[in-house]
Amino acid sequence: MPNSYGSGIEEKRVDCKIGHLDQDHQTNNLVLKKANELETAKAEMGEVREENKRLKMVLHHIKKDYESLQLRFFDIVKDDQDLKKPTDHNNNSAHGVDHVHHHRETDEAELVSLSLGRSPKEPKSSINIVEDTRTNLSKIRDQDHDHHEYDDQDLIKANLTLGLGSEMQLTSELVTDPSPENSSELEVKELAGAKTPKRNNNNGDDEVSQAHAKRARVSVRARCDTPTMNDGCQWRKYGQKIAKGNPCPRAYYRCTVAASCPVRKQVQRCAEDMSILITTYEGTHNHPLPVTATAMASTTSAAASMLLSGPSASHDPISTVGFTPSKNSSSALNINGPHNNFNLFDTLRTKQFYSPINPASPLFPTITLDLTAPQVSSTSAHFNRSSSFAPTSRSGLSFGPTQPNVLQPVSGNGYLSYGPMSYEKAQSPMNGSLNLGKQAQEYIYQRCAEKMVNNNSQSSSSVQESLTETLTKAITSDPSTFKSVIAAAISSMVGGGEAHLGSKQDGVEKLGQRLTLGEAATTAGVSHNPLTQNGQLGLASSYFNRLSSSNF
DNA sequence: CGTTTTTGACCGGCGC
DNA sequence: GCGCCGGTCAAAAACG
Repeated sequence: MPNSYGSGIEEKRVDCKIGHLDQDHQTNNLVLKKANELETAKAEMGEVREENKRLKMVLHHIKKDYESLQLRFFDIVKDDQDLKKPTDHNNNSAHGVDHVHHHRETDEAELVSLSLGRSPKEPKSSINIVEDTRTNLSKIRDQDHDHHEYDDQDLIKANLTLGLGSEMQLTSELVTDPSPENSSELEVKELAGAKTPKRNNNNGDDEVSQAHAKRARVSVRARCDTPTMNDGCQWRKYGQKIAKGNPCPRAYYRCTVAASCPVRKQVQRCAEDMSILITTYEGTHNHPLPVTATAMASTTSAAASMLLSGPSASHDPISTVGFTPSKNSSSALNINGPHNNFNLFDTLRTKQFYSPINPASPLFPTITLDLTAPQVSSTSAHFNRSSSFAPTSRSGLSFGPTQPNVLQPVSGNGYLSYGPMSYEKAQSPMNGSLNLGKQAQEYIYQRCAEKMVNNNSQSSSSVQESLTETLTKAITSDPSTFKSVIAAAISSMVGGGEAHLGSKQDGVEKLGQRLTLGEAATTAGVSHNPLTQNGQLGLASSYFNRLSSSNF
């Protein structure tokens, strides 16, 4: 009995021990599990910290760029005002008071949104801008570095209002009639009635030019094997035609993301090089864009803005720029961008590019983004026409003349050129080209999506890096850097351009002017300067303005 | 069956 | 006025 009792106790003890062992085992497992979780959490926190650091760095860079931009802008405004004072009288006598006054007003309006990115509908004198700029700068300087980062961000946000929504508004303002009663319906009408230049004749040349300017098109040349390049948008084909001078049919698409979207595009292969696909965009999306479509939309929008901000000497206070186009005028603004940094420059030696075969109607101002460019200069060794895309793509941005018959299809080394300044009687066609580099847009804009879906780096398309993507990324991810570039351009126009200004040729406005940035700026042969020509900031400022007020 | 593409017809601008 | 041309429409076909 006792044995049995005792054995019973023993059993209980054993059971108890076993129970304890089990419990210990479980506890150990739990502890291990917790430890693992802790490790994971720690690792995650580390990653987050790293990312936070990176973001802080990026923010810091943005802030720095923003500061330099403000400083430059301040200088420009100051110089501009200095310039205006002595030239006022001359302008009045030469062109009439009203005209000058108009330009002055619109100029200042430009300056407002340019510098601070506030709504163009809130006009402010440039003097106030200077004050604001000073205030903001002093704010920045007075604050402790670590503490003012977020303030800077707010500041940047408040002053530059960057983002796509605004961009759409921007382009909408540019492309459509700014009158309050104007609606998207009207825009559709306008687009549908593309063949009505004659109706505008009744309203005079200005009206015509305005109408034309509103119908700016952005043409994208890219190497692409597929019938159309994937730009992220949904398109529906509604027609196809054989256009004269090109055996390849031209296809007509309209945006189907929204039923009422007026945006259309034409797709045609280049007659000279069938591997090149020319896509011409027209109109402004009146709906939110898919993420994958924003890149192209941003890029084309910027290009269109630049185009429209140039020669459109309309009375539209929003789109009017002080740049007065002249015959044979040209300028070049070259931007190179290794990776996502917009370290522009150097492509100065590149020649302006004008696509001799532009599918777009000559009636409308067209700017061409050339993504087919093989790399030519020594600094562009990363680019190989036939090879996969190097991430260190470079691009150029040049503003050039529009003498299609004169221009050589340099087949760009990747630069963006703006140029149609053949501006005769406001009815002359305006053509420009925006050469950003090379490669098929499809690869470019698919790349992001493919990165997410397919990380296989062997995939040919995923390997390819697009310059446009770079550009777009630069604009969208680091607008202030891009703006710094523009600011530098303006600086060179105001400063460097002034220095070279002596080369005005016999009143004939021979604008071999090239506006270049960075190292290139030093070698830029500026023979004429729109700024000094009109005492206005002109093209660059306008473009910059729009960039500033855009929500990239 | 709904959506997209194809394709010939149609329209308006422009030049002769 | 006529023909050419670019752009659009819309019915039919093709596609998923």
